[in-house]
Amino acid sequence: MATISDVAKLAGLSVSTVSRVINNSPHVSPKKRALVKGAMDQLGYVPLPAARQLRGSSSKSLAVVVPRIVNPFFSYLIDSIERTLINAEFNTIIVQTFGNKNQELGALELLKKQQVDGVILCSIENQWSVIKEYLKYGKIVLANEYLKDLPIPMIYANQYKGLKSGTEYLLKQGFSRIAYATGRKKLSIALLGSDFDSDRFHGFQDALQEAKLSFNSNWLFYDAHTEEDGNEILMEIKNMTNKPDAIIAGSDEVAAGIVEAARNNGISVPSQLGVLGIDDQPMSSKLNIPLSTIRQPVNEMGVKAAQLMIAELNGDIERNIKPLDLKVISRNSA
Amino acid sequence: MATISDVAKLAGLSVSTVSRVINNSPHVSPKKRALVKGAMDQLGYVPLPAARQLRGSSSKSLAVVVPRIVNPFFSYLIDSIERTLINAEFNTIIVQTFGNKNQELGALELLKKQQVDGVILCSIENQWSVIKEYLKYGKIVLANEYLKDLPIPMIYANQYKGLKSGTEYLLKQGFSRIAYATGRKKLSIALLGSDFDSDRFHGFQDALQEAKLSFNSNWLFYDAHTEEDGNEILMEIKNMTNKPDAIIAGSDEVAAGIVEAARNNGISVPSQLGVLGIDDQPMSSKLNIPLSTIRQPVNEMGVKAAQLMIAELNGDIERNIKPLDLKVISRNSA
DNA sequence: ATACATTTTGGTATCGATTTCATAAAATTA
DNA sequence: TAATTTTATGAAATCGATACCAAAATGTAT
Repeated sequence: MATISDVAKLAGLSVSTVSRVINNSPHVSPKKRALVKGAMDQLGYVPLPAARQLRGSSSKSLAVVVPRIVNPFFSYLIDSIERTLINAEFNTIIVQTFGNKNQELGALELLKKQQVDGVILCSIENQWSVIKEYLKYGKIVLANEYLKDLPIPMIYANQYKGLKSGTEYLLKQGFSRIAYATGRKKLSIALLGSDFDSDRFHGFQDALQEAKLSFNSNWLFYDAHTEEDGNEILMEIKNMTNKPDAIIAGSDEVAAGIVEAARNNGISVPSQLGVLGIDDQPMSSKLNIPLSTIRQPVNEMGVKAAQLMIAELNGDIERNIKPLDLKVISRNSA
Repeated sequence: MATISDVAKLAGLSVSTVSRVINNSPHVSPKKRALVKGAMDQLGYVPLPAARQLRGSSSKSLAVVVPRIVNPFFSYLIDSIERTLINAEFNTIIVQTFGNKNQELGALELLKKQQVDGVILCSIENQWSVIKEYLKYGKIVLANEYLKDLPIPMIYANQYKGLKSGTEYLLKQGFSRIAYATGRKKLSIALLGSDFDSDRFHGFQDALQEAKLSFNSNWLFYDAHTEEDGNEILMEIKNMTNKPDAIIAGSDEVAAGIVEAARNNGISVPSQLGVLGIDDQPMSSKLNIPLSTIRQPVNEMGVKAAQLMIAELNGDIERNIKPLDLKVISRNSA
């Protein structure tokens, strides 16, 4: 590998001059500049980032942390983040946590190790108290997730409003006995204050309340993530004596699982069971029964997350970030 | 940020000793070792990779290059590669090319810049002649793609056999006028020798030939990647006087687009047009008309690609890598 | 022509780690 | 006990780049 001194030697100049050319600083005569460029080309020279970094230059890289990229919600989110960052000449380092706390910490350690200038968290595995320690070392932006009163930029969709509209949509369609499936574990929903999924749940509850309907807590399903979880939920419903007539699933995947199992069990959707998804994934419109769903503003969220990070790195602290709106998409499942 | 000398100072020892503890080399007394560890903890010290790298240590990182992660085929491929690499304690750096030659070059430049020890290419945008120059700087493994006579490990599925079986499947179902859609651009398929997609095409042709059927070159569609491309293909077919009775699409996405457009145009699948996809993406089984398709061994391919790379880095050159088999999945579209 | 300012260039300390070499201390052997 | 080997520790060179400072070259004003 050619180094800066190789280039200097070949050009018959000092490393200082070569460095000036690399960083196109002024005070280099056109003649020498050409000489250096020639030598660089001839040797296929590229400055070693490790060496530059050691001298304190920024990495021009950002980490984007997601649970898994095979989840289309996250792959599309990354897609829009990365496209935005490319324009600002930042590299994107995608970190999958696979739901593992330590993987997330690993991403944050990148800040300490100066591998990245900032981290965009699209999900949170660790406690804020441990995450906040890393603010010493770089910028952190929250996308998609939302925790109260944090001193960092957050961009998220208004889940409360989204779920309220979604519920109202179901009510308008004539459903009144509405079940609710969440990705949360059983305990947390009661305990947590105003966070991501309880926002959703409150929107749901408030819509019911305004319609003077009560919620049957037997119709609350926890820890639902996959299609298989959706299958199981349908089986539970099937075995109930007091059945709901519709369900809001925590994601389109779960919704798809519910619809699929319904078909296999001779339960007709939406006439016997309305199913409303959340996300609006690409496949949702092409299912056997196209899914009615609450669309997340994935693209806008990605773009905004990237912009917030860039602003943050430039020292422009943006306050009052408006939450984005979800949108009810009416198709055939509810 | 704490440095090695901060640790040394706090522990009352030299940086050499601290370095020995970090790299747990021998000849450090248990007493001092404990002292150093204590100081490291107290300061939250992490060695700076840039500095270590400058001294020639490996990055323990590998790049995986794909066109886009929103394509499920690639996100699942990455998923299995990364899971395998994690076990070998390698970091995975995902590089999206977005079909851009320069982005691919950027990934290869990572080798030169010693940011990664190797690159797993899951698609090829540049000529081999330019790629091979980077072999000087690190290892390159080809996954999914296949070029003849390259001096690097390649793992791919036997597209020839897969398409032959797929075509035979269609023939057995009673189709005989079979169209073919490829992702290739118009020119290349004629020119290129035995590469990825012409392998597919040859498998298709040979199956036809063995059945004593000829191929109508009007039924060859180029440059098909997206669902929209699939829509357009159907419109073209609809306007033909001499229509095919089935089509093999280059991917499930294209197939889904064809099926969708068929429904919108009152063409019934499979009775009027059989549609056979390639890939078997997660959504394929859940479409309105579940897709018959040729499944790619994505997971095995990812695992094997990662293993090949690890072997390569260890200096174990693996020859005679067996191509993996595709498998025809019979559902409702053909 | 002289003095002074400005542009161009080179020498070298520095970033944070590793590693070689020298030296000191401890352990082993004769 | 002396000689020798082994173990433990530190000093300093080094990796490849940047940046400060000094020196040389050039330009401008008097």
